[in-house]
Amino acid sequence: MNNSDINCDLHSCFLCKTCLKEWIPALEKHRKNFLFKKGEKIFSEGENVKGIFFLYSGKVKIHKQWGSGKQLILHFAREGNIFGFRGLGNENVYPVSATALEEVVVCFVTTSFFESTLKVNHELTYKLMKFYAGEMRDAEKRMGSLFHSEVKGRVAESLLLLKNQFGENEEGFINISLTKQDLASYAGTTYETYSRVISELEKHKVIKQSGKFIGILKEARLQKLVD
Amino acid sequence: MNNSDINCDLHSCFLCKTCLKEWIPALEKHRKNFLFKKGEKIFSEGENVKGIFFLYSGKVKIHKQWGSGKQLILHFAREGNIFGFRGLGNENVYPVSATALEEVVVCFVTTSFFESTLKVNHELTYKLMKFYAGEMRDAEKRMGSLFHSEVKGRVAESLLLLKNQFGENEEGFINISLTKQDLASYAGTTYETYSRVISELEKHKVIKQSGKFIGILKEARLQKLVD
DNA sequence: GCAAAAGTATGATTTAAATCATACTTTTAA
DNA sequence: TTAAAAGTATGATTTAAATCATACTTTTGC
Repeated sequence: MNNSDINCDLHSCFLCKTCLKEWIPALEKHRKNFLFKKGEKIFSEGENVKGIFFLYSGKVKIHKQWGSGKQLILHFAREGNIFGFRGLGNENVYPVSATALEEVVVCFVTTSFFESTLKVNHELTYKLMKFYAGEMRDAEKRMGSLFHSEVKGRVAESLLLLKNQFGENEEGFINISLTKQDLASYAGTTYETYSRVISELEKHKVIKQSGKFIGILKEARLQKLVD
Repeated sequence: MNNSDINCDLHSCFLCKTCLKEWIPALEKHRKNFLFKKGEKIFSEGENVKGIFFLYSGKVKIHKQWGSGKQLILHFAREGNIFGFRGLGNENVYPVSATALEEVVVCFVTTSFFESTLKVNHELTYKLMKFYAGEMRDAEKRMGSLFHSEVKGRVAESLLLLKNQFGENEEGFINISLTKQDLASYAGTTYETYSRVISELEKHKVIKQSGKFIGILKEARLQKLVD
């Protein structure tokens, strides 16, 4: 991992925001900042868990992959988000991979330091537990869609999720630039099928596209497709 | 909910085992025991969260359902297991349903009492956080199977999971009796398809069936189908 | 104890979406 | 800057599994 020249400001991520003020100097001492280039793997499925990451800048995808090219994107992380937290618990290998979608700066603490942090920061442990509860809910909701919805509905759902997580700019485009391949993996389908669905949606003016950016024109129509 | 004549012994579930000894009298005062008959709903998707459940005896399925008959079983709970924990977090409705598979006795505490319990039992909060981490891992693993594996592999996986959770008796049958419908819902398929796959597996002596019980004859073969 | 309901097996048919195929465009890095 | 690689659109074909259909068996509750 490449060290980053930029160091995190110690008050913008989940960890810094939630832990005791008195613990910040300990964080300052133990946290390391790393830089990853676009497309670089931050960690991979099956790899030994080294620690927990917090995203200081940029965007990251959390995904599972199979064989040649098939992947399922579970999540995206943006500034301030914790990731690598699936590596906590009892197994000591990551169940997922994390890949930088653009140049990113991450803040990293080892598992053992994070465990110490939890021991003295009960509020953090509590918040983390609540956080997991929410993540589980989301994961199982998506599991439901994957099982029960058809592709059109899943594509619609994925667009709404993206808008929700990244917001949109003045022109009404969602603030994230993804390849169709990644968008397809997020919706749980192939890029061919995704491509067909998205051009259908564009034709009916439900969404608009400009370069790699997507804007939602008729949110209610998308929402209807989800149900 | 029907009160149960049987009261839990205060030392067999996740909660009683993990909390401070000093807290047990509080539990004794606040926990309520309820009885549910086979097929009865303990809670349903969309219902307001009342509290957390611990299974004292019997078996329960945790599932999502759609419209008429389609359902996906996410989990089973057995004696000692916590359930309803997906209702913690910030939303206040259950994202899943829980149904008794046989006559069950449950131990129930309200959300507010459980929150108080967490406040004073840091070890419990920590263990619960770890527990969630494991559950998330499992959920996302199953999500992967649902997306990537074909039915045969998912059926194989579900049988291995059941053996793992419920163990097998002297004759080599898994200690749980489920309808084919439920087994299919656990594997994420229809009962027709499940029925075809399972009779194929029986024909090739990979599994054996006796009434509603299933035994695994060639575990390695099943494992191979999973990968 | 028996009728109705629920569950099961198996075959035939349909269908949504994956895969295969091709031509084209954009991005990347030497 | 330019060739190779990666990404994209669209059409044709295949396929796994859902759905439909029917006959049969087991379970349930009056």
